[in-house]
Amino acid sequence: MNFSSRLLSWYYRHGRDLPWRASRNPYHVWVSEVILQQTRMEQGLIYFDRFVRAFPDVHALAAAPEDHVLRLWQGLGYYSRARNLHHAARQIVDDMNGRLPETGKEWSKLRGVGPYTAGAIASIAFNEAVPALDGNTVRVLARLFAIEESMDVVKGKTIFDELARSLLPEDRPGDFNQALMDFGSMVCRPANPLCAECIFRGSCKAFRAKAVNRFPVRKAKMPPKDRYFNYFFFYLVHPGGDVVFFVRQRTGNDIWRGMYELPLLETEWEMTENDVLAHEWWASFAGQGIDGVFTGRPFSMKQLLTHQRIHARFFGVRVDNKSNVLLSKHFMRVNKETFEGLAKPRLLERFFRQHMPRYSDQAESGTDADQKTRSSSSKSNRSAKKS
DNA sequence: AAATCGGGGAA
DNA sequence: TTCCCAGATTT
Repeated sequence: MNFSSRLLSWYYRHGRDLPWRASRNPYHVWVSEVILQQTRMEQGLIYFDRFVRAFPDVHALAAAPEDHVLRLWQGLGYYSRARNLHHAARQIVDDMNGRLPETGKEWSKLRGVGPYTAGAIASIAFNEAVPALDGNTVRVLARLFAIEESMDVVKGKTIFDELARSLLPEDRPGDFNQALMDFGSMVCRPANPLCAECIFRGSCKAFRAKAVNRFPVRKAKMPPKDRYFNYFFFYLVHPGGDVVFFVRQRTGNDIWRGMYELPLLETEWEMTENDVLAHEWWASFAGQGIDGVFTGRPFSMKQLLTHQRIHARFFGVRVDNKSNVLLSKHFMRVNKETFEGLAKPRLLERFFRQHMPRYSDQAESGTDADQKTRSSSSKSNRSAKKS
């Protein structure tokens, strides 16, 4: 029995039952593949479900505002995937008469669709005999054939691509590709692979050499960079007790593009209150309805990304009703409910979940503008009003 | 070819 | 902590 037959029989016994596998709906396959880029099945599944419910087809997706798409992507990371997916949907509707491509080559022309995703969609949804090389399949092949080259270099890509093509069956390439992925995920795992019960135990070169953990060969990663984000919670308490504050959408070639956050001062090192008061950035606000009095001490939070360590500090600043300086700097005034509906990075989501009650407390506890630290008594009536 | 883009779960 | 996940795009 050849390789693909053995793999497929394993797949039909042990493969996972996933939402887009039954129908092979090309739109569903597309969305699932993009969501699952660099993302674990368990994490992506819920997002896939919500996404296709909100946008059942390419027309619905194309018609949606980008903010809505990003909001659904919130927490998943690599947000350019959401923007690219949305952009591609508009390409399809505007330039391709709303018809999804049917070949890998055509799919590759769309934003956010690279070699892997094009191969996966073409093989799974259209039975095209092309490889879909992801982290799982590369690991399986690297071990079975003891491939010493890395996928990070052109030579390695060529080797894996040709190897995958040589193993690919003409009749059910989609099942084959998914089988390889499931096998890599469930048996030929990155750590502690189940070699003892592996159906390829007898022919696996890495296993025979007792060197399974040497494969796949990978390039060394870049060490993360430290960044210091000073966020300012400029808030206003209305007579009724409602709190409004100022936010802004991120732009430029940086993390979290298109998502919303608080006014930000990025510095080269961690800032104290006095550092902030002495900073030129602060000078553009002072005396214009902003008195420079912080509400309590700043909160510190850390957010770890693959290539960056974000050291964030949140400074609360209560402002009065006449402060238009913030609006003039293109900050947006929102209340809690409005902000909830905007896409925001996990860091900001955490801040609001953990520390927003502090300012609500202050609003409820009266109009004492001099209050600089939270009194212990305000803690007791916190939950009296909200939710 | 190298750098970037998130966040989470497992070891 | 470190690794790596159904990778793609930009530099």
